[in-house]
Amino acid sequence: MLQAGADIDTSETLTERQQAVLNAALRLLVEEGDNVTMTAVARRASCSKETLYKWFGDRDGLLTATVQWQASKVRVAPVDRKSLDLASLAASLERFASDWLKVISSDTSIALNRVAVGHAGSGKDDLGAIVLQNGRFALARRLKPVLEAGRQAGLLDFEDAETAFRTFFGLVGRDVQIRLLLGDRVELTEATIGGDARRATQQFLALFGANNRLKGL
Amino acid sequence: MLQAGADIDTSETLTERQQAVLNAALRLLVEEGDNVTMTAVARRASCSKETLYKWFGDRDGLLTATVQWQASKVRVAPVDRKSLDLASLAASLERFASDWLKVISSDTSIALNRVAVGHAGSGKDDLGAIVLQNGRFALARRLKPVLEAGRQAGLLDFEDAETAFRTFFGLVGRDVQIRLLLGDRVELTEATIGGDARRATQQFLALFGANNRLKGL
DNA sequence: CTAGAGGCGTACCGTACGTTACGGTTCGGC
DNA sequence: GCCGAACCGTAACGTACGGTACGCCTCTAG
Repeated sequence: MLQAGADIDTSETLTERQQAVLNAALRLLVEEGDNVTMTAVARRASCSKETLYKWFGDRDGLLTATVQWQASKVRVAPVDRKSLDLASLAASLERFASDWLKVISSDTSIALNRVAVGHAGSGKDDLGAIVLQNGRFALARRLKPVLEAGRQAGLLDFEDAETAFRTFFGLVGRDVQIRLLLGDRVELTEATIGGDARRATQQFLALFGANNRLKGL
Repeated sequence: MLQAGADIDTSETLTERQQAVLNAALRLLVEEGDNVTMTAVARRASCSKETLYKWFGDRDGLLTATVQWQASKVRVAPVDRKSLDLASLAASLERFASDWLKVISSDTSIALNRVAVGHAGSGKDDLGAIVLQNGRFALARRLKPVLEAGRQAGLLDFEDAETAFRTFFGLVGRDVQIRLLLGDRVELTEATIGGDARRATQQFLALFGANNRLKGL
């Protein structure tokens, strides 16, 4: 399993200038992929390489800080306290699905996941763990309470919240993320995302909604 | 969309020795990730670098050949002609799910997807397209006839085979592939794979089986 | 038996890039 | 106005690695 605490909030310890540098590094990462050079970051951020090394140690440190910096920015608003009826539950789920699809199809997410996947092979840093914590696991942490509330209210029926979440995750994401990461051009307009979110939600409710005959899966 | 014909069969044009070299490169790729060096491949394969360059052009050529070589090996047996009852349809789907989970959780698949994802950013080669063609799209090509047959036999009900396939894909894969690619240790024993395959199949049948009330999704 | 092709091992070259060092500049505190 | 710290820009260093050249061996054809 992954190290806990990989998603500590770093926005406090970073000065304004450092955040600007990390934003520059992030933009460069999106444009160039993992072959960003320290020189390029320094030039883009209008800072010296010496400063980069003083602040972030080495290249891996800079990359890690950049990923954590972006991760700290996508901290999404917790779901509104549940009003416990089917319509609002469906709306919540749909919202989660839509937000999630928007995130994974964004340029920055794709770029970050690409470098994290690339680094996951040779375990020098923990970019994979960081991305996972702030992506898939953060989503689970935010969604599970909603699922549990739905169960409490008798709207959902499942054994294990984790399993239910993973099914929802699969219904929403399907092949989108891997195709995007592998460079396939998936057309994801606002409209298709909305449609996919609704479809995934309805399918999930069909599988896990209370009072239907689909039990024991 | 992706280039067609990215999955041409290369096993004819390769000599025994070349295949051995590619196998060595593949093993090294699994062990070391994308930072395999030409020297390392040459040493592992007991051949000279000059030979590598003569045969494969450059490093990208070697990588591409390696990925295609592995891809050509996983060409799976086409499904047996469908005997058109629900049990055999379910068995087929379960088999597909199980095979697919075994593939994506294998060391070689993870390694290959990692380098392909890494290379997808800076579009020098088409590793992403190759992996996609021999992975996700090959699966679709093999599974869709089964789905269509199920529909013909009145066992399945869906509008679009592509959409149905993608849902099945999501139900089977869920978060497994991205977690593995990002370095998470997902425990995937023979038993859990079997269970997941059965669960995914039942869920899919619940959503797309004929004669149930879940229409219009 | 010889010639030549194919291939192994290794040394070598050029370059890109991570990392370090250094001189010049800005700026807050005295 | 002066000092030191922080920082910018750039030059320099070391290394790793892609790519090439070359000497030697082996094996097959004639």
